[in-house]
Amino acid sequence: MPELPEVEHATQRLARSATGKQIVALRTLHPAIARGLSDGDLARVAARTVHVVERRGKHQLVHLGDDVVLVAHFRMAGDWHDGVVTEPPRFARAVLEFSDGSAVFLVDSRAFATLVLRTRGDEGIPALGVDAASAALDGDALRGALAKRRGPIKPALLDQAVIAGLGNIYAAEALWHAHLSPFAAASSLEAPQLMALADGIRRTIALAMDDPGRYSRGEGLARLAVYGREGAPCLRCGAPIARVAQAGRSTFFCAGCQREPGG
DNA sequence: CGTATCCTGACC
DNA sequence: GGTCAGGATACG
Repeated sequence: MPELPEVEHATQRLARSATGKQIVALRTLHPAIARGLSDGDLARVAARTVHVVERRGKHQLVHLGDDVVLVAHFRMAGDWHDGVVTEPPRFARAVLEFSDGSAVFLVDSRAFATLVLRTRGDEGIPALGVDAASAALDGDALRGALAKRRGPIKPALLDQAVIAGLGNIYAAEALWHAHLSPFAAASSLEAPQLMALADGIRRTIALAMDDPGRYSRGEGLARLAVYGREGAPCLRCGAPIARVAQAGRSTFFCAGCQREPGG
């Protein structure tokens, strides 16, 4: 399940399960996923070999040779499950069947995930900002990415053209780590806040990378600082965690210790 | 910027 | 039965 750390873990698992294997067939198991793949696409995948699996933001590229690329996006609830063709797991929406009898399923309870066949260099992925897991993400990179951005910082962090890989949970977590209000004007942040935010994003991503169960399940959410903790005491200052809507999404934050610059 | 939308589940 | 959900896009 899917923000950058979860997608990265899933990409690594797919790479381990699929790299070097010959594909017998790619099959769709749900109309929503079938919409992105024509019969010609499915035929073009058959008999190919999985060369390299790569993550780009929250997108995953499965390179199949001859510049053929299978592009996957999990959206809200997608994941890869290893298995055998004859026993599809619950919520299986597509399956890559390999010549050795193994299989990898795209599972997705919401059926929002996408799978399309593209050409290398024309993957159909919109422009992405600096990767949230990149060492290049520092205060300067954030300043450049946010300079022309109007409005509050929290929705800006969800824009993949600003930073690639953050989602609603870790954007809130990163702002908490940075002691920064989700309402702070994105373009108004100065060097200290930008550095704190870059550091908060790095720390949030690193924590999640080391703790794959963090994102989902009640137990995992219990390890988050603000997301899902409305009314509970802030782990830092004890003030109750608040919840508001921004750009149609829930934002959890601590009004006690997450400040606006100058505030 | 905000809202609706894709589809299906979990939870109240 | 209603509400809400980790994403992303189209549109007003």
